Amino acid sequence: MFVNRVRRAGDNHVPDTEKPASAGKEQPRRRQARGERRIAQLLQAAASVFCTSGYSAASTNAIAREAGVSPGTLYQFFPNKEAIAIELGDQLMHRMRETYGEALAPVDPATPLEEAVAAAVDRFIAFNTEHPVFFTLMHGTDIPGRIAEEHDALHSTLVGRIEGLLSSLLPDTPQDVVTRTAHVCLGIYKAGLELVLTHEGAEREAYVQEVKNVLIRYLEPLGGDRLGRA
Amino acid sequence: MFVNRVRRAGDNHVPDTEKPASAGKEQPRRRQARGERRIAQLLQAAASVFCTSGYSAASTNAIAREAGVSPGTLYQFFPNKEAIAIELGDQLMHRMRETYGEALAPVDPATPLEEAVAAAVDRFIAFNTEHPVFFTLMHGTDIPGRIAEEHDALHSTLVGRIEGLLSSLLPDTPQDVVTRTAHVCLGIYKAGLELVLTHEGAEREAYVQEVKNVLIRYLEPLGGDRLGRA
DNA sequence: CCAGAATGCGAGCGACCACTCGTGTTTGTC
DNA sequence: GACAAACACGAGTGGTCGCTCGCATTCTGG
Repeated sequence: MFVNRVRRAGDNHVPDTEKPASAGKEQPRRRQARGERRIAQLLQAAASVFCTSGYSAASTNAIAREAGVSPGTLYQFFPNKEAIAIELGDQLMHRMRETYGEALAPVDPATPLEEAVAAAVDRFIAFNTEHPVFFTLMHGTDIPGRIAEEHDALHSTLVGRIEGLLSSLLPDTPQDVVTRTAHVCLGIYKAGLELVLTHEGAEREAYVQEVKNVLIRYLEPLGGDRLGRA
Repeated sequence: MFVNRVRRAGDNHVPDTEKPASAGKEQPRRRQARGERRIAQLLQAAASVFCTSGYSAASTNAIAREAGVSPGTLYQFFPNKEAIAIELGDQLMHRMRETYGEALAPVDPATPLEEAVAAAVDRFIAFNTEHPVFFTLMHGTDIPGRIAEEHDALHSTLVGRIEGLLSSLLPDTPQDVVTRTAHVCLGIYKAGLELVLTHEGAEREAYVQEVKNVLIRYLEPLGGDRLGRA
């Protein structure tokens, strides 16, 4: 016989205005302000522990301890360990969408290649340095299937955006070449991100510049003279 | 009270001519042909299981089952799970040294950049497609410390080799720039390797070519006209 | 102020897994 | 053939970790 507990962890935002309609299952569970605070605490603690240990090596007890609560309290708000990573991933994905929306959306063919690349790289790297967990969750080989799906979805979205950007810069190019080029660009960025994150200060800045150089030099010869060479 | 078992797993090659000298601890344990065969079997099984599950998710029982032996038999030849990965890593490292010795050693400044890059990339990619475990062991975030050390050692060695190659091509370049460039090159290669391994056939070949393109276009502008432009 | 819900606790349960041990079988040696 | 050593087995052990349960405490609506 199962308990009817928890089951509602991904509910921050939409805090009020419960929907009492629909089929009679999964009844609300009103959340108090204290609970919302606990959830934020737990997610922050989880982020910290995931960063240092990786997902599967991180124990739920360690997360609870880091958050200063008991294991039981953790499971008051999350049905299982995976749900913590899911919620963390969802929140990051949400903020990510805000960021890369600005970073890649404006496919203005007037802007020169160097500026476009520099702006996109800067934004993405800023996001990853602000949220180190993101890198851990997206690059861990031991992550639960659901997060891997989110990663794949993000990856596909990014490739799609880059494809759009590329095909507006290189109009007469076969689709498969555009797709491949987009994948290569994203791969270059990921490799560069790793290098950037393992360095500090001036050295880090130098690597950021190198990533931009690699991308620009890779893309420049493709467009003939259509890519504004400033 | 400890058992005096096993403790000798990394001993293939040097099969005969035991050294009965030295301090009286760790007595030999002569290995029969059957045992050598089992070790090979187990390593192959471990490679297979590591590839599909990753290191920490792979259970020793699963490895034994894959090899068609009992868990006890596995521990007849390896003191623990980590030792299996170590031995596997050592063997791969050995073959790797043979490969990259040929791939990066000849720092002949006469060969044009494109050829040097193409040769190195081809060899390394061939090695990784022949030994998929290598990629798993070197990129897993959940690997034991000892393998991580081996990975770091290999990484440093490779960076050193690339530095040598670069500074012979770009003589009047500050050392820190050379080092950074070498790291970037290796990063590009690794990212490319991942792309290559996730594709098959003609698509794979196309990605191989792209990796070469990225490296060449990245390095070409650095050397002024010293880099032979064919 | 007082039910009832939400929150909080922490010992403990069950499952899994690396690893062991007692015992039986094969192989090499004299 | 006899003895020892290497090999093989697989049920079992200890420890870890995700997760639970009964109960105490705090909040909220009426």
